[in-house]
Amino acid sequence: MQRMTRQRTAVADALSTVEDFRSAQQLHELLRDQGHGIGLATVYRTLQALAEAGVVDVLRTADGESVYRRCERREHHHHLVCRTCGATVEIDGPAVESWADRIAASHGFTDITHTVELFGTCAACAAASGQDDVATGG
Amino acid sequence: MQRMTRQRTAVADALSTVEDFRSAQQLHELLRDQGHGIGLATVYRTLQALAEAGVVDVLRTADGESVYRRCERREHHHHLVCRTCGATVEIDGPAVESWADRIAASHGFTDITHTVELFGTCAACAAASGQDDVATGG
DNA sequence: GCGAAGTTGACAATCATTTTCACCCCCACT
DNA sequence: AGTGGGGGTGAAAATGATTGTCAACTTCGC
Ligand SMILES: [Zn+2]
Ligand SMILES: [Zn+2]
Ligand SMILES: [Zn+2]
Ligand SMILES: [Zn+2]
Repeated sequence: MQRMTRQRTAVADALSTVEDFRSAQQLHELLRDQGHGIGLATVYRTLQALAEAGVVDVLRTADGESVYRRCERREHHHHLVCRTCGATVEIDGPAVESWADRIAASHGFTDITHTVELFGTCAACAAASGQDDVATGG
Repeated sequence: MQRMTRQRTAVADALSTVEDFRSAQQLHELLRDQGHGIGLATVYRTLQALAEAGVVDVLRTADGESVYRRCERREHHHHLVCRTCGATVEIDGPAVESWADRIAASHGFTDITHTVELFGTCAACAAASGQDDVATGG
């Protein structure tokens, strides 16, 4: 039986107030800063449970760290993530879904799942970086 | 300057004889079995170098382990990987490439990269699993 | 309020990968 | 063929995210 505890509420709340993908450690630090006494292991366990329940999305950063985000949609979707600031856009790709299934089936594969994530530099970060270049140059 | 050493040759050779994605540790064990004395750290370093040179492809398994494969094509492509036996098919997705760029651009993102990998059960493994079911059932 | 059962958290353990660093050996040059 | 210097090697230690441990602690149905 799942019980509602102070810690679980805190993690859920923290996820609601954050827009971007965050690691367990970042969330732990955030919660500590907010004055919640909470153990790191508990943050990990809670995030894992939320991920299994499909309440939060998980993805691995380039350096292998797991990051979590409470997305608007509960249904299957993908993400466009800013490599610099973590800004995230939820994206749909019906064409990709059917393409994946079709390709896999044509090779005799079944029970298909897919990973599709886009990474880039958001407009804000590109502008900031452009500023830096100018500043550096002059 | 890159030097050609016994160890680097051995790793390259091992990759050529293997069809599927393999982890650094698996390759290290394979090399040891073949009688090559080679350190694990060297295997890691060599695979990393090969990956940076674009000679081998890398992807992360569900549990976060990096696996490497010498693919036929040097150009950009994706993979369809059997979750059970690791059998791999190189796949092309021109539609996906343009879709990714279009979506990202429409959100003001630049400098786009994408991760697209398909996982499933290959025909052979599906058949084997079906056999198991029959065997278990009778 | 009680108590069984789920939860917590400090700390140890895991485990892939990286770093260290003293020794090794490849190779351009002679 | 010999040599030197600088890249390469590997055993062992370090790293760092994540997981396991387990005694103490809450939660919640009664
Ligand atoms: Zn950004
Ligand atoms: Zn999809
Ligand atoms: Zn298979
Ligand atoms: Zn692509």
